[in-house]
Amino acid sequence: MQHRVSDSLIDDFGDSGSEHSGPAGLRADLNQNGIPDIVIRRLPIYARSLKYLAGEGVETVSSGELGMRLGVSAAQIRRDLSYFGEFGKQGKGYNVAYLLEQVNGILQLDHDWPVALVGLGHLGRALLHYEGLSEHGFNISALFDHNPEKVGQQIGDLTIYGMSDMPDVLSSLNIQMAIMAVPARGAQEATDALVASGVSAILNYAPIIVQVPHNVKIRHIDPVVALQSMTYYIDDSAKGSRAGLVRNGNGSERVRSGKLD
Amino acid sequence: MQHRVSDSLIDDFGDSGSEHSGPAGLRADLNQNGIPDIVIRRLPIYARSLKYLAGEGVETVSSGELGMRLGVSAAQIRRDLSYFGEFGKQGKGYNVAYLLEQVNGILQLDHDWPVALVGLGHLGRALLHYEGLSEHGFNISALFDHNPEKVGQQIGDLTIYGMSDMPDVLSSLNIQMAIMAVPARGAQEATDALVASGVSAILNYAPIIVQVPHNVKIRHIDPVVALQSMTYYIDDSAKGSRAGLVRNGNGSERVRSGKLD
DNA sequence: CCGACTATGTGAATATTGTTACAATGTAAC
DNA sequence: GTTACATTGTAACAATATTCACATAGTCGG
Repeated sequence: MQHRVSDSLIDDFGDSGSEHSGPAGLRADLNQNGIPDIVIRRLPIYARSLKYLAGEGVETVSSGELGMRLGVSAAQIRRDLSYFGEFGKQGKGYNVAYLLEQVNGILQLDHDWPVALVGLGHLGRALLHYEGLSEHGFNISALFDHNPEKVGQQIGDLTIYGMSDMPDVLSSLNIQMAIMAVPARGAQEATDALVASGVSAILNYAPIIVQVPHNVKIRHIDPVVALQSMTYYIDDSAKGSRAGLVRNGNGSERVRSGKLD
Repeated sequence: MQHRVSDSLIDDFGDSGSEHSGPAGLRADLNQNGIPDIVIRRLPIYARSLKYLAGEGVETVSSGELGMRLGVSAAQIRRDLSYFGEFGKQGKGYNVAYLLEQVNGILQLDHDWPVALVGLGHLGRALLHYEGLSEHGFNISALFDHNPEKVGQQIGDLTIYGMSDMPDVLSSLNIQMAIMAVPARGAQEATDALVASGVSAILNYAPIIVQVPHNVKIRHIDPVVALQSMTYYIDDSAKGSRAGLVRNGNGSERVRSGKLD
């Protein structure tokens, strides 16, 4: 059976115009004459694979090999990297450690980032205990909740603050990123509070599109939307005849897709 | 302060070629002469807004109004819908209830979907208790875990099965979708098992790109990648001067972006 | 140090996606 | 029913993104 690399790697509902940069927050809107956001969104994927390869002790990787693993064409990887410089060597490929360092540098991942977490319901608490964030340098350093009963509670060494404390807390801790795990109805309000407090990047788990100024980046994570965009493709006629037709003893033949998604 | 609608609504690392359809699983690869995946990925967002409007008692909406809410141009909405038919009325707009029904029909959201959940660690359990899924017709109906100690455990009215039970369980329950909440190192193996059991859509929470056959759709959810693709834009020079410059009493002026993301 | 490979970086070609602009059609107030 | 206005659906166009293909430059085994 043919395999391909997964769709929908990068979560994108496209990108905004992002033309005029606000007084602060985002790097001078590079989309002006800068790098396409679609390229930026692929870099973390490259970085992740490079990190893995580095851990495996691999010293060198070609665009072809990397592309194979990620479901991206070799040309696309080379093109993406070429926006930032020349990192490879003809005949050899890329030095894994060096390229990783460069990509991390481009993404400003060469230092940790303190992150605010807004909303401490089930999801917020699950995120708080997710080690993946801190392992990658994102440290949840401030907690906020709208609910007065939660405000003041202690979780680990963090205190839950009220929304009105946000400007002070965030500016004193120099927090520029936030994860928003609040219900849809509270999301715009929470967003406005975050923006007013100087946050310039928000990861939104609320199932709603919130409005932000041009100088603030936001990405959405929504499992329902992801599932709903896959049901379209499911062929119900396969129902009865499904059993037994897929079994695929060897997981070898793989096919890469044209894009990541 | 200017506002725009959020970037990164749709999570996309692009889409695969998806040329030749497998024997079953996905609807005849519509990307052949069919509808772009990017369009399909926007439909759930439209549906969500329509559902909200319907709940508010709104009867009619124009492409302009809908676009404003979602950060999509009016033309894009009209164009997207035009792939499927003509749903609006000149001079009036779209009937909310009717359009919602149509979009739900296109996405096959007019009936519930049983979903398998693989991996019952922290994340898996959090997903199991997330009401949003069932509210939207995605019912977690079978649990699987690799860990023999968990196999046999009961959660609510569901039993945790071992991976080897997957083909029988999924085919007897006619499950075609799965959510995968396993560690990166187990993700490819779990994917292969799901595929071998006839699943044709997978929502992957593992921080790794897994390989799937052409006739299986997969989307990835990864907060770390999402965060890492935003740090690029953060302007560190704003650090000192941040406090007090954003405060924005009114949340009115909003700007929509060119694309959803 | 040669010859056969290998793989980069990129201009040019292509493919995909999004926007503009407008004819067609309907609304709605009177 | 006539007039002024609103909004769709889409053809033509523009912008973006991806791939092709190749000159260039390095590798590597003898």
